[in-house]
Amino acid sequence: MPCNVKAMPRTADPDVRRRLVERAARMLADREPVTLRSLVEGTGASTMAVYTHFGGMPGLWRAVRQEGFTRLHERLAAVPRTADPVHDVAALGVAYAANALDSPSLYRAMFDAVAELEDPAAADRGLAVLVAAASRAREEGRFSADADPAAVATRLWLAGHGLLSLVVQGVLPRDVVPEHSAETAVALLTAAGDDPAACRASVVRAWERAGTSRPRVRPRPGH
Amino acid sequence: MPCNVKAMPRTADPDVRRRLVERAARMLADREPVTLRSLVEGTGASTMAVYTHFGGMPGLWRAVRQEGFTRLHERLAAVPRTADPVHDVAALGVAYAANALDSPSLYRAMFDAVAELEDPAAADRGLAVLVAAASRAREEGRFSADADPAAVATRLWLAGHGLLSLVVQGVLPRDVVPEHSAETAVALLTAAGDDPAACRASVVRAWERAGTSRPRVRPRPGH
DNA sequence: GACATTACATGGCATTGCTATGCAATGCTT
DNA sequence: AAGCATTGCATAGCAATGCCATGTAATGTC
Repeated sequence: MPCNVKAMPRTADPDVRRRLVERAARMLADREPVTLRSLVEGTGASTMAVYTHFGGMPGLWRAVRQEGFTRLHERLAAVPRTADPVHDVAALGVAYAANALDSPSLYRAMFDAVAELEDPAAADRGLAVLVAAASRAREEGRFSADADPAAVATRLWLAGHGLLSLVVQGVLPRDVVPEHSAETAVALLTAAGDDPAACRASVVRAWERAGTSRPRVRPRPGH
Repeated sequence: MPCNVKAMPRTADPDVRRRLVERAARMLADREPVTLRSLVEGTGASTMAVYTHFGGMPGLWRAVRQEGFTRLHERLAAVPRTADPVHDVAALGVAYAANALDSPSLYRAMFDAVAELEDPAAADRGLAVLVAAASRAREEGRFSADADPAAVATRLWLAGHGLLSLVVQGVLPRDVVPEHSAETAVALLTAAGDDPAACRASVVRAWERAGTSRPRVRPRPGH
């Protein structure tokens, strides 16, 4: 058989895949139960569409988690770079928290089985943004020379995830996020070698800016 | 109706409640799917037992989470008190991690819907043990006077939970737990006012002791 | 000893995810 | 251009799940 290139019949997949994923994310945000039949109900598609595109509901959830990590990465990548690298590290934390609080159900779904992703590197890409900011902080002399930016970034992420996963579940109220995030960030970044006063100033500035400018409920443009 | 005291007929509930909860915890530990019928299969009981005792599967899960937090509290309360309060704080972290890693599925179940518990105070009791240790550290002069033991303890818990929830899901390997836990604890406790060198010594000692003495798989005595 | 109250066994129901089957639409081949 | 293979998907039905209506037996109270 000289050719195992497959033909591509039928409408060649318009974008029903993405529509289903986005509908699932929307239903998650609206706290509606995402079930196979309720998912395809409005779309005009049949339940089989889920199987041809995702192989089943676990595959759909994988795609939803993937979408969640993609949005997270976009949001982190959009954080502007300023002259203060420690501020930028904290600003990434602000963006991370905002992303989680804007769509809590999606955040829960993301980490419900985070070990299973279509592209496992997608989660790493988000962390890489934070690692890069931490590396810059060390290069610019804010950290001690023997500080490990990857380790510092990981610990910031771990602490932030612990906080947000509990807030998202309603165990802790949303308003504790800024203080706990800022204080933990100051502790970890100071431990990495930054000057305590300068570190606090940088971190507090990032969180203050967030509190004033970010709207309570953020509009969903084209999504 | 002068008397609304109810009669108590039938075998008066031997301990089928506890047996079901423990069987569910055991099935979780064995990674067997815990379903209504598979749960009651070996016990000789019928599916209705779950409804008379728990009102349904959500009620069973509530009871399982409750059991998880009870075991956690027992484990934390069993941590011996030494002359070094900062060491004791870290030792509580060691116990917390050991509890989670000994039964990862139970840990996942506990925080799967941690907002719904039979006795919501049970979770707080575990944290209270940590708060008490932190308070002692401040009383004995290891923290600065304006440090808030409850806030410090909460941040330690948040960071630990973030780390363990990801380890338990297989995102991070188990062997990163000691280092991340210890470093984060040192950062947070130093930020609370402890002397950096003394703090590191106390924390490292707690984690070293854990690594040498704790067996890989811990036997389950009477539980 | 009769009765009320409760624990539980039985069987069936709605919903869930899933899949076997059939049909129609598309691109490749000749 | 006609035939054909390949694929997307609609239909219908299956196994399993949680749940509940009903009936029954056991217990404490009067």
